[in-house]
Amino acid sequence: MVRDTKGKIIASAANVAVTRGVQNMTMDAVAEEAGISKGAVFYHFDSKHDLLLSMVQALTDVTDSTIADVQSKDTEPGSWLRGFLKASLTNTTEDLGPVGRLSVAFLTAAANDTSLLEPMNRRQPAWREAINQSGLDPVQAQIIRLAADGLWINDVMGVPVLDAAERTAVIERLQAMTREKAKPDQKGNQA
Amino acid sequence: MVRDTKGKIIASAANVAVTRGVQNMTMDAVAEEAGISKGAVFYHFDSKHDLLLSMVQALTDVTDSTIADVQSKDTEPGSWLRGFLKASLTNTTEDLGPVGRLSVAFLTAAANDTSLLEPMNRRQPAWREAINQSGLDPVQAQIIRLAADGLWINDVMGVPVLDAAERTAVIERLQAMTREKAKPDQKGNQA
DNA sequence: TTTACTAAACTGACTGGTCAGTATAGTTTT
DNA sequence: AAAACTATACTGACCAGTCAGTTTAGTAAA
Repeated sequence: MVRDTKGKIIASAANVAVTRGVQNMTMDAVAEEAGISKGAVFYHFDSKHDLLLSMVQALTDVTDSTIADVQSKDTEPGSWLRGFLKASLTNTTEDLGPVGRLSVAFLTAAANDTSLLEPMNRRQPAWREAINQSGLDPVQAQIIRLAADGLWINDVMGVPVLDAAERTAVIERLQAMTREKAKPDQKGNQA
Repeated sequence: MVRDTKGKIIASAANVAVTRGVQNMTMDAVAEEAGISKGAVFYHFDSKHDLLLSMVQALTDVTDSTIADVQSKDTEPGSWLRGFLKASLTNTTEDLGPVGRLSVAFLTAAANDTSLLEPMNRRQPAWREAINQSGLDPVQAQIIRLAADGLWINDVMGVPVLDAAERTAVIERLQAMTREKAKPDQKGNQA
């Protein structure tokens, strides 16, 4: 691939989804945004379904590589979760970064057809494993991950769940929680 | 309203979204599902946009009334969050209940047009207030809510984040967390 | 007489997908 | 070195199908 047109199309599609709204993410709009013809888009992707699938794949790839990046410099317990937090929260509500743009595409995919989430679903067993092996109490670790998901989805949808101060406090607390070692028995319900 | 046709249409629309897929939630399909004519659907709703808006409104109404129901029998600190947890988690992954169906519609709305989330966005300040006044440490309270959101969205999308045992453990832990009073200083980062 | 519909035909705009043909760069043949 | 050929990348016009929304004419009940 001399000129990475495929990558450009994916980025353009994500961009259209954010700027013009997901309902306007037509193949024509994607082509226009990428500065190529519609035919060229179909040259690279068999169908819109195929494009959407690639976008979801791109999101999981970005997430995985962010985590790997963090873990290459942080081998303490909980590093996987710190990577996951970083990947989920790189986007502020306005002015979404590349990950945020892809996230919107992810939502699109989910809404249009759940089967498009295959690339994401395929990563779940590995992620669950990573979370359970993170060195933290597994239940607490899952909760951290779910809270990150919750914050992320609300961001992507533009639902104002938290104000700026609350947001900062929540993120700091989640980060602090990734540094709490497993406590053998806190409330009497440890298996 | 002698025969609650409006309600029936909303329920039917949610049903179509779940059973036939969101992309097939056409006005014709909704009418057919409700067992009425397309004209009747347009008699009650000015447009599809209007119907979607009503579906999101219905979801927030169901959530609010579930919370109110729980709080009428539970006045301990954290009762709001226990109500919210109940509202979010009434649905198992398969076999969605009414709330789960509406949730899918919510996703649809979000994906098609963020402005459709207005009814949901309007409730956020009140929910934030309720969380902050819940009697728990506010940051922890927000995290519980976000984790519930995270579990909910993954359920709705059908992403297998947790296996059955993990799921049970996480829900129990979240419920336990709603009973933990605010600890003045646990880790040294309380304002 | 107003409210709440049914039934069915129709329109107008949009959108995913197709396809014949063109451009470019590199490779083999003569 | 020129000619012939190949693979890849892309253009741009076109189309068949879909769907929200409209219209019309009529029915049933309170």
